[in-house]
Amino acid sequence: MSRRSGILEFAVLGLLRESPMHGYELRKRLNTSLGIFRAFSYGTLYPCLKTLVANGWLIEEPGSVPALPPTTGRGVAPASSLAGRRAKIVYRLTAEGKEHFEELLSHTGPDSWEDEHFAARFAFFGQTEREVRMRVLEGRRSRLEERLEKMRASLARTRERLDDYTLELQRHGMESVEREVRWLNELIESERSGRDQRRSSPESSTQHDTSGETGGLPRHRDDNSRPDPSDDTK
Amino acid sequence: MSRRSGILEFAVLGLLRESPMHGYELRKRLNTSLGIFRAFSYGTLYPCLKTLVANGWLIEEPGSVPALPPTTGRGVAPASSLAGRRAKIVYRLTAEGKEHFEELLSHTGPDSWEDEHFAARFAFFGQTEREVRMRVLEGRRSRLEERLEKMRASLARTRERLDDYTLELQRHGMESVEREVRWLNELIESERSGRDQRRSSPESSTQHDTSGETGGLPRHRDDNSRPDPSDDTK
DNA sequence: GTTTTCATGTAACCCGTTACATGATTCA
DNA sequence: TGAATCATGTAACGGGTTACATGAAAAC
Repeated sequence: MSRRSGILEFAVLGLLRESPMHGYELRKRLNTSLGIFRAFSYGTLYPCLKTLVANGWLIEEPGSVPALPPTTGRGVAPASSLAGRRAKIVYRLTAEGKEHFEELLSHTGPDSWEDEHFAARFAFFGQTEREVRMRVLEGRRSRLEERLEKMRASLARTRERLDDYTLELQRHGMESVEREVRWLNELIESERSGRDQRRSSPESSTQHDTSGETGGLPRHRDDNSRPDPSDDTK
Repeated sequence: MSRRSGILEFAVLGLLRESPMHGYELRKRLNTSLGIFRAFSYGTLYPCLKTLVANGWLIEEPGSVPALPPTTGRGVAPASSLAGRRAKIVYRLTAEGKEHFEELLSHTGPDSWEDEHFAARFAFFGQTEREVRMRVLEGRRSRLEERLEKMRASLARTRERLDDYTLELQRHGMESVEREVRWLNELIESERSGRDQRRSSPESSTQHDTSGETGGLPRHRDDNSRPDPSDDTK
């Protein structure tokens, strides 16, 4: 069954659930569309796709193929074949794949609170049931509070022995964590007061709105927009 | 020579520069004392120490040896441990090790701006020359600004197609980066105006807490300084 | 018609963890 | 005396990157 590590598998299934895509595009979405996601390399992505296919969660479909009869039954063109033409491979979620993703969506474990895992979960909150969303948010929060505890303790223990820079680094680190806790508090609050709004399909999803001062997702400010051709990481 | 990757090697040398230690203690310092440092496992640390020894940067010394009936002195009080902790192998920086560390300290490359690398560099700013500190801070800042550019662009491109949660995730991510940029601005500013203060001794200089509202540690009701049995990560 | 970008893949390696094995010392 | 903690190590594996190899389509 291959324990292909959660995050990538999860994100791939989640993205393909929205619409079929080929690997190259998938990777770009991984980098940009989702919030925190680091750039997975092709060396990671393609093998992963293969595994998911092997598990029956995805199927490969020919994308735009040129003409000429594909004499062989698809899959991988044999190396020795002349004119081995390779086209885009579009990956589509199977029924089993969809089912599997739903399962992943509704399951929460201690992993779900860790940084990257959490970001991935959050990115798919749109398809997540509210109850699960709450569990994840609260799990994350107590994870962070735990972390804060330790930082505070360690800081108290060692304060005098540290130079200004180390101290400042720790201070800044703690402040960041505290900020995220406050963010989570807002989110949890607005989950509590908002109404259900489960399973937002591509259509308008902007409506788990006000029910208090922080109703809906807390409104924040906007920013400028420019075309800007840059995209890849680094 | 073995290209043992920067971070751990750097941190170990840096910590041992301050005082000799054995592996176990070293690991704890790695987890707690330094700001951001994730917990390296022994499986990483010990082999690394071996390599550093092989490179001639460290030497192994016997810690306080099993106490022969401790009626008499044998007054080797182990370095920097409270009470009479005893250790098996104490690692001490050699002259070459020290030299090597200084070299690492003064060298900056594009790696130095990345998250973990940066944190490690910052943690040893106390021993870093001011010029280098500036380079690192500014490098980090422009790295983050680059990142912001991309986030903004990607956000502008895809705004409508994303659901509220994804949007919120991106917003929060950007805000965090922006915050760090402001932090760096403050630090750079105070580097500019402060006087040299290389090799910081206990005296307080460089009070970079001129930041008005957020200055210094937010006075949380801290110091529940229980002895605290828990220490390991996770 | 050449360069760029899109697109897919693989093999070698790197950094680090997990799980295990071992033993000494402190404390109840 | 036995449990908890301190202390050191290693083999197997995991998840990911880099560098490479290939080829088609689009842009110039």
